[in-house]
Amino acid sequence: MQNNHQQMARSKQYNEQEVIEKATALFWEKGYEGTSVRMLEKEMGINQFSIYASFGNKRGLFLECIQCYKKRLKGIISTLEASKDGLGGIKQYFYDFVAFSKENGIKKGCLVSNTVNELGPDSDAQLMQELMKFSGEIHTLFRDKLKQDPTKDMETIERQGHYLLGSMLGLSLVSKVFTQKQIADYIETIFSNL
Amino acid sequence: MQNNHQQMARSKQYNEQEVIEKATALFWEKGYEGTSVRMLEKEMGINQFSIYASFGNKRGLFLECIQCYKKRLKGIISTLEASKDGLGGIKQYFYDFVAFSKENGIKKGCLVSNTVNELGPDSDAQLMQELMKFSGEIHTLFRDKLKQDPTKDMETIERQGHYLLGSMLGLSLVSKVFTQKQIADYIETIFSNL
DNA sequence: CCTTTTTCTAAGCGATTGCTTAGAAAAAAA
DNA sequence: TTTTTTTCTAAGCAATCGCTTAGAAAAAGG
Repeated sequence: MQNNHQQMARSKQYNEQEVIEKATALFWEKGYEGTSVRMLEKEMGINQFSIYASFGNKRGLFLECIQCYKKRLKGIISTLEASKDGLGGIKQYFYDFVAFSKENGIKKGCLVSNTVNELGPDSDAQLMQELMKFSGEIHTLFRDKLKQDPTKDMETIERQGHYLLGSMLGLSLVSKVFTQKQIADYIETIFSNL
Repeated sequence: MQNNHQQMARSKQYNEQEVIEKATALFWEKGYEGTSVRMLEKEMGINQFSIYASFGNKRGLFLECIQCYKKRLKGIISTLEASKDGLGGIKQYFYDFVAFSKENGIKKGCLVSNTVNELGPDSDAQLMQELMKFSGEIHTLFRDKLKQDPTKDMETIERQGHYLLGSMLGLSLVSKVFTQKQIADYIETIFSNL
């Protein structure tokens, strides 16, 4: 969706990255099906024509929003990547995510797991593949951090990796419906075991 | 939606409980918004008129389906209620739920947590209250089982209760997207040190 | 300036949404 | 059987869905 044409006449009155960020916030809060193109118009501040000209269709826009979501998550992911604290780093990531997923008092959970849960694993293949790629990256990251503990054997890392990824999926829902104290209980106990 | 009238003319050609069960299966698989009244017609085998005559509207039918879902879950809940094995009983409940949530190879998760995740906690108040009542009952059940262990103090029961309820929410998603081995890793680690 | 090329506004497309209704069909009561 | 009352079929309601399009507006190149 770039402007590689020889000649450019009228220029766009909006910045694509900016409108993607606004769309991301809306999808994140309302879900994929729960967000209509009319709602996107208003939130992004541009006409339907411009949406379709820039992103092809609703699905195309959403795929861009997934990328945007990844970028916004990059901050706390980088913190985890840089951590040398093993499980302590992952625990901090859990707490960081809770703060990240809350905006103006609205608890939005994780856009990726929200979408997997909404559309189900047997829907749109390309879209689901993109979402699975993302959770795969988180999984790998968790396993790398577990490996920082030399006392853990390969089998333990495998098992605890699945446990942590599953707990992270749970955190998406938990962060939406639990109180702060309940969330803390949930996270603290997750890591009290390992 | 009962027949309390003085005089009854033509009798219904369908059994309400039977069509509710068929509707439950559809809502469970497709989600609330993802299930249209046209789809319900075909699955339930009755006309739209009959749906609205018996249940008022789509939401009314869905509320009945929540009750139906509870009844179907009653089997494994009773097993847990009867258990004197404390945490062992809860762990068995987790495994029972995974089997319960899978039908004809379709992994459907938990209808209640699916709906909470889909509609969000700030939507339809009455509906959400019904769903929260359900998870409250599960929460109470978990705490009762934790109390079977006399070595656990009140604070521990509170904390582990939130942990187990959160882990159960996670299991709903995990059961949809993980392999059997990954699910086992997830469940086993949850209970490895409590 | 004028021409070209693109973006914009606004209307409208067919399909689907939840829901309603008129009238035929059927079964219980008289 | 006839009347009464309800359930059924099937059509249709306004609203919304994702998406398209005709034509006006605007900006760059000549």
